[in-house]
Amino acid sequence: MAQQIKAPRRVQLSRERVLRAAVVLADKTGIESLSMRNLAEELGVVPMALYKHVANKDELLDGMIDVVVGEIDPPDPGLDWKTAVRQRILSARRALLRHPWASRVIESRKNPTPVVLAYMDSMIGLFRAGGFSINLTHHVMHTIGSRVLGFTQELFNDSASVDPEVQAVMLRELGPRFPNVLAIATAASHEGESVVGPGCDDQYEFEFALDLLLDGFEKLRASD
Amino acid sequence: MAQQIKAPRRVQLSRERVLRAAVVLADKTGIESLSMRNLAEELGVVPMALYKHVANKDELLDGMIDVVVGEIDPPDPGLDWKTAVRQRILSARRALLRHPWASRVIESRKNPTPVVLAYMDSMIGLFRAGGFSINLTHHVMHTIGSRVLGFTQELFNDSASVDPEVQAVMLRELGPRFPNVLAIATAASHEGESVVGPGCDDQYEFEFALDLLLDGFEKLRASD
DNA sequence: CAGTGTAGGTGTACGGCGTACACTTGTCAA
DNA sequence: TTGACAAGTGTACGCCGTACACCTACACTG
Repeated sequence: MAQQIKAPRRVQLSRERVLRAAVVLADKTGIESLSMRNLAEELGVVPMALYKHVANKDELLDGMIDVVVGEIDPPDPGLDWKTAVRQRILSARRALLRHPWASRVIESRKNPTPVVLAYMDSMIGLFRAGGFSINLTHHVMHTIGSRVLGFTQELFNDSASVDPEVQAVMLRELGPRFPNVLAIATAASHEGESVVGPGCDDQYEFEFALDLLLDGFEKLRASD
Repeated sequence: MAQQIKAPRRVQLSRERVLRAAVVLADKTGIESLSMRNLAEELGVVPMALYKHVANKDELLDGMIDVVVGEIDPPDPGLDWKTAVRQRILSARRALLRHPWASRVIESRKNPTPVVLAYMDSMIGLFRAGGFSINLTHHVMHTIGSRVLGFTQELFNDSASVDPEVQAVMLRELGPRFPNVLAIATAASHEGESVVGPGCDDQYEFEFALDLLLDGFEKLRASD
């Protein structure tokens, strides 16, 4: 006989549904007033039911970020690097404007989710394909900083403070999936050539970006 | 007889002391775990005692921001605009690095405190003194965005959504103290000439900054 | 078809949070 | 001496995240 596909009691809860509801609720009432209890009520379910689908609130927030980042359009393959980057960033901006809580939440996370990493990876890829060297790409990613998403520096935040063994594992595991991120991470160190090195020199990156801006300003002023 | 100056029970609490202790505690244990109860304990006092010195936790956070912004060095009057801006921003960066929670907190506030406004005002003043037009200064402030402090756009956030009467009062009251902010706020509108106008065109500002960066990148690539 | 393992939803409870509100206490002016 | 006022206290309330034990309905096995 035809296998009876489940006709669930109401609507099945699922990680998917929980995350989407959370995003909608945060859009509507603000991230500060998003609580597990609120969200559960919105879904017609008891608070603890959510914990069958997300480990805890932090993981819920990570999942919400992934939903938002997932709304960013993929790069259009036919374009030159400049228009491709431009389109992508403007698309990211639109996503972040639709979900005003998102950039703050992204910044507050201490580790980027794989989805975010994938986004960074593809963004790096656009520059590389446009003929940017690894090092210049690295600087440029720092410079573009908060425009590329909510967050700024510290993709590998303070690599010195992270267990190097964990780091090694991360690299081994992530390397194949995010080759561009890996390339930058391993080439980043401005001295020495250790795996992630001493991390990149944030002060250098900051000043690089700052001076780029100041020089740009100066030229604008001259022609104003 | 000599007037006996108070020999307080322990050490008098004061807004000053509360704020400083809060900053130290946030530096030590992170902003997430800073609670009124923690802070009170740190000060050897019962939680409710704090409320004689700050209205609520939000005001506490505002006060903490002011402490941090107060650590930014004042501009050196002898300098040309470029070095002056550069020094000031690097000083701001040092302050924010000392208090890693600060930029996130600043971003989360919905209204800038007077101290923050004063900082912005003086930063704007540096550009104006360097010969930048009002409009260019405005663009440039947006561009420099998150580098100037943690926060980005929306100094006057979404002026459309704010009671215009409140806005008018704000302007009248703030104008004398922050003339540069006022100048930008009133000149900002890209169309029309209402008081704050429809706010500035954030999309325009975003693209202005983005294109400045992209053009800069292109030149760098050519000479790499 | 009985039996059972399991995934998904429930209910209760705990400790922590911000803070309202009524109170005591310490200080000083009149 | 009094009594006003600012500073600190104590209690209590309604939120929060979530640990843990429980139930229940279904899928699968024998």
